[in-house]
Amino acid sequence: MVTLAEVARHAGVAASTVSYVLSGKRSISTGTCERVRRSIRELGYHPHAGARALASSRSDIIALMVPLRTDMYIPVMMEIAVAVTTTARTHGYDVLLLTGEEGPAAVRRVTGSGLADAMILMDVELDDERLPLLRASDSSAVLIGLPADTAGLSCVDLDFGAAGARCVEHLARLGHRELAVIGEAPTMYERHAGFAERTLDGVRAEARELGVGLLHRPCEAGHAAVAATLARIFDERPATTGFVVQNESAVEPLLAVLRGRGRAVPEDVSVVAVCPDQVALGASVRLTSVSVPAKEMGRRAVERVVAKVGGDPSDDVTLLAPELTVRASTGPAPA
Amino acid sequence: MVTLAEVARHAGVAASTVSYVLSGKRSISTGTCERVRRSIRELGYHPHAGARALASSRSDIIALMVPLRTDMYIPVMMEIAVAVTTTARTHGYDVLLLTGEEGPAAVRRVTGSGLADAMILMDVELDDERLPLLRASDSSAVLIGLPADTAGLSCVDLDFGAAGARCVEHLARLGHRELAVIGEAPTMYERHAGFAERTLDGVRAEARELGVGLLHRPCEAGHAAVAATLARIFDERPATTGFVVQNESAVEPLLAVLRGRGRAVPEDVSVVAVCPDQVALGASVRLTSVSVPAKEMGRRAVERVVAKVGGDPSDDVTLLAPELTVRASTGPAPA
DNA sequence: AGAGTGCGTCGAAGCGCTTCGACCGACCGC
DNA sequence: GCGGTCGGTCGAAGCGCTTCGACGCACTCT
Repeated sequence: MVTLAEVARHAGVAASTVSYVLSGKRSISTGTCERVRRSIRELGYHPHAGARALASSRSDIIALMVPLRTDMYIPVMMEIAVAVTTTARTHGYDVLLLTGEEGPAAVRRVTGSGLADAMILMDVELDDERLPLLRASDSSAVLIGLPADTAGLSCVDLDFGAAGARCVEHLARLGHRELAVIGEAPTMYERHAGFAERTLDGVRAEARELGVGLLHRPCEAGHAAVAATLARIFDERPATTGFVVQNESAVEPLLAVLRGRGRAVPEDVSVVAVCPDQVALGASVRLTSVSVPAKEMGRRAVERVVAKVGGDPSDDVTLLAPELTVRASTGPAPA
Repeated sequence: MVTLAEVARHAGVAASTVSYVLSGKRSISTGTCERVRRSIRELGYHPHAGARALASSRSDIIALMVPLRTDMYIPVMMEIAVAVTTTARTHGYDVLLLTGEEGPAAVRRVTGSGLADAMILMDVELDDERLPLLRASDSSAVLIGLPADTAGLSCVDLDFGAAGARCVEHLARLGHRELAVIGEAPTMYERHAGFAERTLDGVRAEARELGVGLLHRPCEAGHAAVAATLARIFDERPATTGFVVQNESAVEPLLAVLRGRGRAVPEDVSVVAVCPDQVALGASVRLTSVSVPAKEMGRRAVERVVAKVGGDPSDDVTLLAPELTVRASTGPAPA
């Protein structure tokens, strides 16, 4: 392994000089700088991460805690994780992957050991048990998601409430008077995953506001579950013509089941979903949707967390405005 | 921050003794051991990761390089990543997440800086540009996937060739004489992603062996692409009654399109896929499938890599045997 | 001309941990 | 009862880096 000292000897300068060339924390003459850089290149020098962390008390690592549940829509998680990783790299950070499994213990371990300079937490529940720890420790953290109490925390998320409202508004404008929400799996609500409830709240408020009927039914993933849910909905409210799909993995089954029941989309019924664009575009009917801006969320989270590590102490909640894109799955309500 | 020295003082022993209690590398009397452990607990001590890495030349971190392309089926990647992370934790390792974006530079950076003790690479291409580096460096690495030349490398993968063969065998046994493969996206083959070609090779060899007709068509994700591909297949070979689906995201669209064309599954045509069980079970027809054992692959990769860090120098290729589960999407060929 | 001011560089002191050799009793066998 | 052995503990020497204070030099200002 090549060390700083070897580079210094090779370049004929002191070790500290090499360090300053690398960090730029003191001015170095262009001549010396050149010489040092050449030595670094020729020797193939890479600073030792541990030594650097020890001396500077910074690891240049951000910990990312992802859920390991399977009842969530995985691609969104993956997309966020990748966005976090690539954005972090552009800021000189690497990303340590943690699963939710360890829970609060992981938070303690990582902050306690100086393994990471900061944390980004995904899949935050309304009353998440990791939050007290984050508030107590002075380590930087950003949540992707929105807990019940955001005091002392920084959060980034899609404004799911507004997203739900936009869906209802869009359908209502098209003349639909009876709407149904194909919801998340029941476990999702039980866990108090904030986004599910917030979407629903937005949907309900807007429906009340606009005076349209609304039925909400939680729904597991899979064709069979969707078929059963849909049957119940049409039993209770035969006049339903507009659907808001909250559970991304229910999208394609829903379209299939509707087709099977002889309901044409968008002629007989309209469907609007809260889902990633990829899902909306890949569906058998190109879906009108509010997209979940996974990349943007990952990027924002990293930028916030980097700012915090850099000394910005502010806590804030960044709610991304939803964007509804009209595609082929929504149309005027049948007469 | 609590340090080793403080723990030592609190427990009334030397710092080295605390270290030995923690590592177990020398025997310590039970009395001392107890006292030290209590001090650790009371003070809330966590060893500083950087200092530990510096002194021991081990970071207890495994780097995991995931692809950041979008033409692959993401859930499998995520599942592997999560399995790697949780398995790594049981061995005392954390996982550093790298995206393929940086390519070989990331390999150099990580091995050069001692950031990680070992690497696990996913999405390995047949002639991957990172391989020479891995062979050259003496750092431990395990590939998930199979490059063209495995000399000097450790690999873990599903035996996709055998998987393809199993699919064909299953269909042929049921009497199907004309089969079609709904393949991966064309870019996948262009990139020489090994698994796509290996599956195909297995399929072709078995079809030849058993004397059944075979047509292979690459296929993008999405309903429209699948519909077009299927149309071409039935044009060329109207007698086709068996489908092997290689591209997981084509599963549901395929079923929908077949339904749309009035072909019942499994009465008229049979469908067998190489996909995760989750997909097979969630589909509108429960699919006969060869499962992609993502968890198992992640677990094996970690175990290999941990063995290598522990000094086991052997290189080997672990090919997991495919398992075909018969479900509701395959049946006897129509008469 | 002498004091003051930067700039560029150096040396040394750690950062918190692991690990090696040494030391000290206690206990063994003969 | 004495050398030998061994379990248990300690002290010190780093690991490779950052960072602080100091130093020397070439300037500028008065």
